[in-house]
Amino acid sequence: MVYLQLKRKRMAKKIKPESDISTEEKIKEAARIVFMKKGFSATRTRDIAEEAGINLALLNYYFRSKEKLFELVMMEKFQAFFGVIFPILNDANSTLEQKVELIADRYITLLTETPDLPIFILSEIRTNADRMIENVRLDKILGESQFVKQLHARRPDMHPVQLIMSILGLVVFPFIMRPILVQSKSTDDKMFNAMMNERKAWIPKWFNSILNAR
Amino acid sequence: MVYLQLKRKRMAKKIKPESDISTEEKIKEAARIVFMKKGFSATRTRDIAEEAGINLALLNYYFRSKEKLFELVMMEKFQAFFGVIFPILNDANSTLEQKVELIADRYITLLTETPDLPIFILSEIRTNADRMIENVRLDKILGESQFVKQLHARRPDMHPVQLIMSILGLVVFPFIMRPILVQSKSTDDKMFNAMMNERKAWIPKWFNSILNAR
DNA sequence: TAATTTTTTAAACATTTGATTAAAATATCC
DNA sequence: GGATATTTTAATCAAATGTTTAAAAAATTA
Repeated sequence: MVYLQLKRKRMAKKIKPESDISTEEKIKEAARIVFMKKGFSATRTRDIAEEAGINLALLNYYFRSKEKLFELVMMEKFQAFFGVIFPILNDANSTLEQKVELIADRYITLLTETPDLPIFILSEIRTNADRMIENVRLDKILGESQFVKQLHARRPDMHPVQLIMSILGLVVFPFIMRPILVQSKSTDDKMFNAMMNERKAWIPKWFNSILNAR
Repeated sequence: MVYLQLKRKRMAKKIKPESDISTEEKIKEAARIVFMKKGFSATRTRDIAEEAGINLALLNYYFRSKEKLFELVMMEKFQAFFGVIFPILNDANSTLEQKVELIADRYITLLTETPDLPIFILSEIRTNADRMIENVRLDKILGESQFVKQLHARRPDMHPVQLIMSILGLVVFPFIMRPILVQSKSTDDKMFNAMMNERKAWIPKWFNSILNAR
């Protein structure tokens, strides 16, 4: 009975979208915040309820279980993380250099807004690969991409994955290091963001050097 | 009473080191394995007991609590992770290029043996900064290091942290990506390790290009 | 070998935690 | 405005989980 209401509610949305922020959305937003910060296992449903300012039971009323709610958030974040890069990789009209510029720019912009995104996704994949979206056929997506073809044309002597790891390392790794840097007072938020902004310009240059290195 | 035995045991070791593998060491080793794989929160003391093949109560008998046992493991892993790099950074007799070669070589060797190390450390720092070793004065250690001085001498126009993030990104990030690559069949273990081995030679070259990029 | 100490075990405890229930409050519909 | 449906609440449940206990087993000592 209860869970039928989910469907009903969802259908109702099309007709009459909730005026202001709905309970459902409050919970989802709280889940985003808490799950991202603590990961699945360290998060208690009560944390989410408190963050959302709602009664604990409403979490199960709207989302059935902690697991289901997590899957929802993970799906979203996964989409955000990979959604940025896939379209760029497949663009047939841009050069290799342009793709790298775009990746650096878009990713750094995204991650400056949500710096916890990489650690969240990467550590959840490690902790519980089963709970993860199984069929990211990264091999297919990458293998058939324009980007890989262009990389291979430029450097047939190197495995494209080598170069992809390098560019992602340059772009993403700083955000993974960030907690250490900030905690150890090596940087503060403002300085870190400024550096990341600088990297938007540096990384394409660096990657170009890497492409030409012998 | 019970915990005094800890001391007694430890003292006894000096005189008569346990012949074969002691219960204490069995638990510690199991804790290393399980904590590394699942992180603190997702690990149950029962998991560790099972992995060690010992009675659950022995965990508390020897290590007082899950938390204490975790701290022990974390300290070790932290040491392993940072212990590799710090001596290299401070060597007054090696050039910048030599330091980079050493870092790439030593880190890739270490991480090939324990590929989960970076995700473990970095995600635990995120999840629970309090439970972490607070006083890694990374700012002091880095700031006063030979490496930073050499970086600054070579490229006074760039913040040394920019360059450190880059080299660590090139070295460490592949190991953080590894679960995704392996799960998505983009690589297998053997191929991944082969690529990491190649990187020992490539990264110094790449970093040199980065140092010269304008 | 008897006494004592140390280690191990099975059982239980106290809390935490994800989830459910039944009733109350609120909104919607005719 | 009254009936019905939906949402919210407080209380509770059952299972999981970190930890403790008390007794048994094993090792050590004298």
